[in-house]
Order: sequence, then structure tokens, then C-alpha cells
Amino acid sequence: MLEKTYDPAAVETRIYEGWQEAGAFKAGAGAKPGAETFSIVIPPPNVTGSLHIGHALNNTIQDILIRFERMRGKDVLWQPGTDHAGIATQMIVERQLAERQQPGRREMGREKFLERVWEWKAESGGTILNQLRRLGASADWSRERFTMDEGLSEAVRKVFVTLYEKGLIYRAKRLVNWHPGLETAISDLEVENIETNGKMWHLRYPIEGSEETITVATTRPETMLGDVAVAVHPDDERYKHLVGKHVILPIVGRRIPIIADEYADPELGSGAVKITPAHDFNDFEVGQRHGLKPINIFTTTARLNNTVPAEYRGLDRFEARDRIISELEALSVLVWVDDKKIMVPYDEKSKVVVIEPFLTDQWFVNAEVLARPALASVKEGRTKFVPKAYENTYYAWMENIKPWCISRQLWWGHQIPAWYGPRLNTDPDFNNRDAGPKCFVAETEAEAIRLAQSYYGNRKIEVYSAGVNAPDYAKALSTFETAQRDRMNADTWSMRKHKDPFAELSDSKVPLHRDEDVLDTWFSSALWPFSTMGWPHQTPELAKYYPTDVLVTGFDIIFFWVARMMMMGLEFTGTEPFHTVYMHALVRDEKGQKMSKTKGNVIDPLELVDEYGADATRFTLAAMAAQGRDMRLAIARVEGYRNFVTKLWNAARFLEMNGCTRVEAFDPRANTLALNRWIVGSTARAVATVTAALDDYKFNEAANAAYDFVWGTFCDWYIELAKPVFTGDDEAAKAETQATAAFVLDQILKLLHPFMPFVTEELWAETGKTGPAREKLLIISEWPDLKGFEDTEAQAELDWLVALISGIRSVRQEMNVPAGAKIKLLVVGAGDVTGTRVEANLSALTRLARLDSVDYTSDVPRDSAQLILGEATFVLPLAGVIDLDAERTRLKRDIAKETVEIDKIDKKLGNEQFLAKAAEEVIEEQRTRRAEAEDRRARLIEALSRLS
RNA sequence: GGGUGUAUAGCUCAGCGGGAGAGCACUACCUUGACAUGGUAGGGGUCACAGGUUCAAUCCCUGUUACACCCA
Repeated sequence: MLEKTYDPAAVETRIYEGWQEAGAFKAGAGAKPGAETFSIVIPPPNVTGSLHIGHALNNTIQDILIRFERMRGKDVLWQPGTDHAGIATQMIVERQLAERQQPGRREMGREKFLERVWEWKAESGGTILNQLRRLGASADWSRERFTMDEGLSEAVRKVFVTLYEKGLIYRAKRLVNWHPGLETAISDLEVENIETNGKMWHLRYPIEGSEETITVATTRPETMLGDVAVAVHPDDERYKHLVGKHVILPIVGRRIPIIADEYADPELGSGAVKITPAHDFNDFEVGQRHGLKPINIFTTTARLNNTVPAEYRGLDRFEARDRIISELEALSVLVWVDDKKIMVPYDEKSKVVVIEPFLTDQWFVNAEVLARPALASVKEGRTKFVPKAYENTYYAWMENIKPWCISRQLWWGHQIPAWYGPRLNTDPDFNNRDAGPKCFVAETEAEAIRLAQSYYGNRKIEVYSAGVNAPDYAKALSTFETAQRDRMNADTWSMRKHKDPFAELSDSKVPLHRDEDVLDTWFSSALWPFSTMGWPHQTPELAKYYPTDVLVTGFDIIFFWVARMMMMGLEFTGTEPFHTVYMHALVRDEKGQKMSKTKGNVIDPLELVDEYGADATRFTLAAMAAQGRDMRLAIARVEGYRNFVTKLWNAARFLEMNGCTRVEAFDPRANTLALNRWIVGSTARAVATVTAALDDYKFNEAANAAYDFVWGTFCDWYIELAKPVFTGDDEAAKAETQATAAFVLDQILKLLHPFMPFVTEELWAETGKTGPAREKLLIISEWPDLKGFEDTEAQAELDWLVALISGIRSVRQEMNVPAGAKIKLLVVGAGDVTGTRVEANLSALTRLARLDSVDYTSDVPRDSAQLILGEATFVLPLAGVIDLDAERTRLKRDIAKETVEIDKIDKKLGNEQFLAKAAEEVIEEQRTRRAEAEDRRARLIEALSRLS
């Protein structure tokens, strides 16, 4: 016997372990040989992460799809894993070291520090995946991957080297977004521009050899130390005569040109702008156009470096601003100051650190080339976005894609597979400092040495791993370079040889060192759909499960991740990594605000699981997952669906109490009772609706259809109507109903399983204790298919019965008949069908409408309430109970309602245009509705006349 | 500044070219042998506003307003 209420906490862990032990999550579990495949790769959560409500939604949706397709018999893989999350993870470990007052990262050195991070990962990295298990995620944990696993790292190296060889990855000195706190470059996407109250400072620069001055406006006066020019618009009449002259930069004293460039906007400020190519993206381009050499005034921590006057060196950028302003003021260079709203680039994660455009050597991906096929895939429909509106977002990004800066000055991540050595004096770039060192890109060190060997001839290659600043490396490098330089001049070289008998050997050993930077975390994430399946090796999994089917994700990572997976997938496998991208909404609080720790409005999904159970939590998320709209999560909804779980549980309990045991080889189509034929037909329709909705990714429709059917149809009507059968003495009817009830419950458990896996699996086990043995767990049982089980005749009869019972109940309440009182029912004017229906459903009718007798008459007693249904009138003689005035009011109200309806339809039918242009079936429908309303009204009027 | 989306019951949300829906909340009644985490019945909406298209608009189009988000 089932308990009175279902206790999720007591059941969920046991059920989950049962699935694991049965191997139900394993790729291909339950699939028939040769079955179609269905695969999803999880958006790998950060190892540093813990489950938030967005993850809960994301993974609930994936799990629903996976369980649905698994039950449909497909060969299913849900590939789980985690992302190494370079910056976040490194920061956590660094913070931990600081808290424990242990040596910092730099003191420890790279190798020790990385060991430390791996230790941390081993201890804490699995948290979020364990949290997903609590939600019921049925991923194939035996295939768990991590972006820094050896296999995935191999994929990363392969991709890097291949793209490098194709010229699609290159190293360049460019302005990048620099994070002065972390001292690393970040990508454009990791920067968030936030509108801030700023100021516009107007500075008056003196013109060389003239009394004239030129006024420039800037929001960042401290960067004037790095100014290399002043630009005006070529058509700006005010300044034409100044172009070609020079200004003397105040404080610094540098002589810089006035140039003409269209970037200067005559409408903005004074129309003249200072050009600081090292610290502004627009200025950088202006500088390039005019061959101006950028002057970098900052260190990697955004303090002023030694290119600036001594008194400013070492100052923080904001401190420097104040000091510069004071000095400019004192020099009367500062003319005036305006308040201005400005966009300040912040670190997208912390939203605290101001990002600095900074000139460094970095690695870039030529995203423009990779984007072309990725763009075409979506345009040509090979990959579809759901909802479709996101395709535009994707296009807008892809059509304007910028080079992707992929190097990060961090330690935790995939170290860039590039090795550097000194250039030979025969190299055309030997004296070109901007060209940088000679670079060898290879998947392994051995391969890099081979490449180097072919460049350096038979010199000995020595790889230094202690870093570019290690003394022995610096020494070896300078020895080599000096020798190469000295060899270029015959005199120098012969003098050297004379002094040093070993001079010829001084450049016989070449020092090589590996690039110390690591790759952007998203670089490895971009390979996730195929790297997790063993690529670059041609594994069976790759052949079977790639390309995947659906990618389920939030729109916030459409650029970070989706776009890049498309690019890499197409480039390296020749196929789109998925045919559908399902973008789910953002979960907000019930007031529509974004959840955040600082606002304190975070709903923790694990707390929901603890309090209401995983099933209720999942069902809520599914029921609210309408496409293209953010969801506001209200706890009351979760509570409501918890009640639904209880309702289902109790329905099963009722069936159990009434001997509803499954019957071997039961054929629902052989049923004779309308009640049973009706519920089977309704089940068929519910199955069809839920299946279609899931096929369309309309999770809310699927969930609601299942809910309506289970509660509104099965519990509210079928079980209620079955009660008299169970307590009656028609044994054949009882047996048929018991078998049908058990059959329908089975279908319900299957239908609900993707949404509520735990309670359904538990009930599947409980109901399996009697009747024929269950062959397998619910999770791998077959999805119901009841096509052709509909029964329109039974449907019509039960619709009628429901309407009659509801009608009588309604009258009883309005007439204030005590709920416990049993009353008589008289049937007037019933035809054959109604008569048969009344007789067939007599016990149900009597019970649910609380009647004590049903009789036929043509003689309506006075003081009765009357109900119109079909051709018959149902009369409730309520002498003594009934309030005649109330009944008259009720009838008049109903008559008025019908009149309004008739008038409305008449207006349409009287319109010639309508008759001429509307569809035939629409007109016909209106006519039918009118006739029905007219008939009801006539009989209501008749009923009213009987009352007086 | 450019773009996208949303506006429907007190709240959270579905829906849709031809009869305004659900859950929660609310009101009344009911411990009827599954379930009070329940049952029955009910009240409650100018479908944001203004135009337009259409025989017909909550739905399609345009504009306005408000809110949200994305990009610069």
C-alpha cells in the first residue's frame, strides 16, 4: 500500500542510483540495434560553478529531450563534462592561497601552481555535476569530459596548428582589451560598456612657432602623455591652415603634428581631437593611417611607465588623471570642463575593473574567414535557431565579426603550442624588431624542435622551460644573438675569433622557449561537440553521435560559444555540429528582475529540490519555458506542481486500493464501456499533443497538456466516474475498468516521465509489484503510441455526461441546495440517445450529482429548476428548497446570454460582405451556433414560463 | 545612437484572424472511503494606447507610450 503522500527526499537518491546501476544513462541504453541516434552535448559548466536556476532550466530541458528520445527508442547520448574556465579557476586558487597566507602564484612558479589548481579541481570540480544528478540529469557520466583532459587538449593543439598553417591564426601587435587586475588580454565579448557620468576636458595645446593654440576635447586627460598627434577633419575650414604644423605637447614637451583625418568630427567638441594610438581603438587606426608610432604610457597594471616625465612614473591611471588635471590647470592648458555621459569599458564579470586598450603581442583567429560558412549554414537552414528570432542576432554578429584574440596571460589553460627562437642573421627580419622572434608552431615539442632544426641547420636546439625571464635563458639568447650580429661584419668577427678561440662555437646552441600564454577558454569550448567524442581520432562515437542534434543554451553565450562551435565544427569536421539550437529564456525573479547575489533575490534550485522535490522543480521550469520570453519564477508555481506530484501519487494509490492491476496482453480497443473507451481515446489525444509539443520544443505546451489530462480528465472525471463501477456489482464492468485504469496509469507514467522522472519511476516500480512483471525500468520503456485509439462516440457520450453533472451541480449551488442533500431528477423530452445515455450512466450520474432518483416525465412540476442539455430538459423539483425569484433570475440571465450571442451572430449573418467573402465552413459554423443558441433560448423561455 | 522583444484576470503566464484561457490568489460551500498538497461552484479582463488592413482584429501592419535585453 502506497503512503498517503509522496516524499521526494526519501525516494530520489534511491531511484537515481537504480538508474545508474542499470546503466540506463549509458549511450545507447535501451536502444534497439540500428536505431536512429540522438545526441546532445551539455554546455559544459565551469568547474568553479555551482548550480543556479539557469543551469537547472538548461539541464531540465536537455534531460526532457534525452529521456523523451530514449523512450522513443533512439540510440541516445547525452555527453556531460565541465569547462576549465581559465580566469575564474585561476582566481579562485589564487584567492585561496592568499587566504591561507601561502606563497602566491609567482612565488610558487608555474609548475607548482598548476599542480595546485589540479588538486583544487579534483576536490571541488565535481560539485556542479553532482548537483545536476540531484535534478535527475540522465547524462552518460561514464563519458564525462573536461576541457583540459589529454584528449581534448590534443584536439586543441591540432586545431591551433592547423589554423596557424592555414594562416587563420596569427600573432600580431595590436591594441587589445587589457585587464589590469589580472594582467591579461581578454576578448571583446568579455568587456561590458557601461554608461557612466564622466567629464569632457577641453585642453588648449600651443602651436609651435605661433601665438595660436588649438583646443582638443578628451574624456581621458591622463592619456595626453601618450599623444602623438592632433587630428582635424580635412574639410574643417577652421583648421585647414594648421594642418602640417606642430603643437608642443604640454607637460611632456613633445613636438607632435597636426594631421587631417576624417575621424575628427567637426560637430563634436572643438572639432580637433588628440591622437593616442596606444590607448584608444579609434586613435590606433588613425595612427596606422598616418604612420604614427604609438607611445605606450602604461605598465601591465595600468600604472604610468618610464616613457612619461619622472614625477608621474609609477602612478595609478586614476591618480595620474587628478595630478595631470591639476598641472594642466596650473599651466592654463585646461580651458573648461563639461559633464558628459560616457561609455566606460568594464570587465564583464566583475563590472568593477576598468578595461584598458593596451598594445601587446597576442594571438588572433581570423574569424572573418571561419564565419563565412557558419553564416551560410544558418542562412541556408542547415542549422536552425529556436526561436527563429535569434538567427538575426547571430547574423548581425557574424557579419561584423572581428579578429578573435585568443591568447591570455594566464597559467591555467591550454598553453599555446608555439616555440620561439632568435632569428638568424640571414633572416630578412633579423634587424626588424617589430617582427619579433622566430616562431615554430607544432603540436609537440619534438615536432617544434624538428621545425627549428630545419631553420637553424645543424646547430643544437636547447629548450628552456623556466620562462623567458630566467637568467640562463637570457644569457644563452644574448650569446647567440651577439655571435650572429658579430658575424655580419667580417672585421668584427675576425677580431672576435682572434680574442676567443671558441668564438665559432658561440652560436652553435640555439635557445628555444615555449610561449607562456594560454588560450582563451572558449577556444577549447568551441571544439566541445567533437573533441568530447575523441576527435582528432576517428572514433566509433564520433562516427555515430556526431553531428549532434540539438544544442540547448541561453542566448547570452550565442557569440561566445554557439557561433564559435559553428565555425570550428564546419572547419574541422565539414559539418554543422548540431541541426537545432534551442535558446531558452533567462530566469528572473517574480518581479522580473535578474537574479543576483547582491540583490539577494536568488532562487537556489537545490533549495527548491530539497523543499518541493526534483520533479516539482523540473515540472515548473518546463511548464514556464515558453519560447522567446523570459520567465519570472514564482515559488507559488513550484508549490502548485508539487501538489500535482501528490495528486498523481494519490490517483495511483486509489487505483491500487481498488484492485486496478495491469492485465497481460490487455487490448484497450476491446473495451465495451463508454467510460473506458472514452478515457483510452482521451489518453491517445493527450499522448499525441505532448509528443507533438516536444517535437516542436514547446516544453510548456507539453507540460500543460500532460497536467490538464492527468488532473482535469483522469483524476477529476475518469476516477470519479469509475467509483460507482468499483463499488457496483457488475463484475465484468469492474474488471474492464480496473484493467483500463491500470493501463491508462501506465501511459500517464510514461507521458510524465521526461518531466517528472523520479515519482513516475517510483510508481512504475510500485505498480509493478502486482500483475505481470515489469520487463524494464520506466526510463528505458517505450514512449506511448496510441494512434487510432480515439473513440468519437464514447467521447460524445462522456462530454454529455460531464456537461449534465456540471449543470446539475451548478444549479444546486446557485439554489443553495445543501451539499449533502440528495434530490430528484426528472427528464423531459429525452430522445432515444439521451434515454440510453441516462440509463447507462445512472449510477455515476446519481453519485456525482447527488441524486436520489431519476424519472421520466412530460409533466413538469411547479417550483422546479430546469436545465437544458441537447434535446432534453432536466428538471430538479425543488419545492420548499428553491427560491423562485432566484431561479427566475438565473433563467433570465441565461436567456440574456443567449440573446447576446444570437444578436452577435445575426449581425454577422446579416452582413452581405461576410456571406460573400468568409469561408464556407465559417459561415456554416455561425449558422449552427445560432440555431443551437436559438433552441436553448426557446427552451429557457419555456422553462421560465413554467415557473409563473 | 542602432536593433530585438514584451505589454492579456490581483499575481505568474499560455493562447489566437471568426465563441477571452490556466495556475496561484480571492468568495461560498464540502472532511462524500485516493488526495484539504483535496473536492464543488463562482466572481474577476476596453487583451497598453492611437490609427490602418480585413466581411471580421486581442491576434496582421504602422505609429505612440512603458518595460526588458542586445550592439555601438
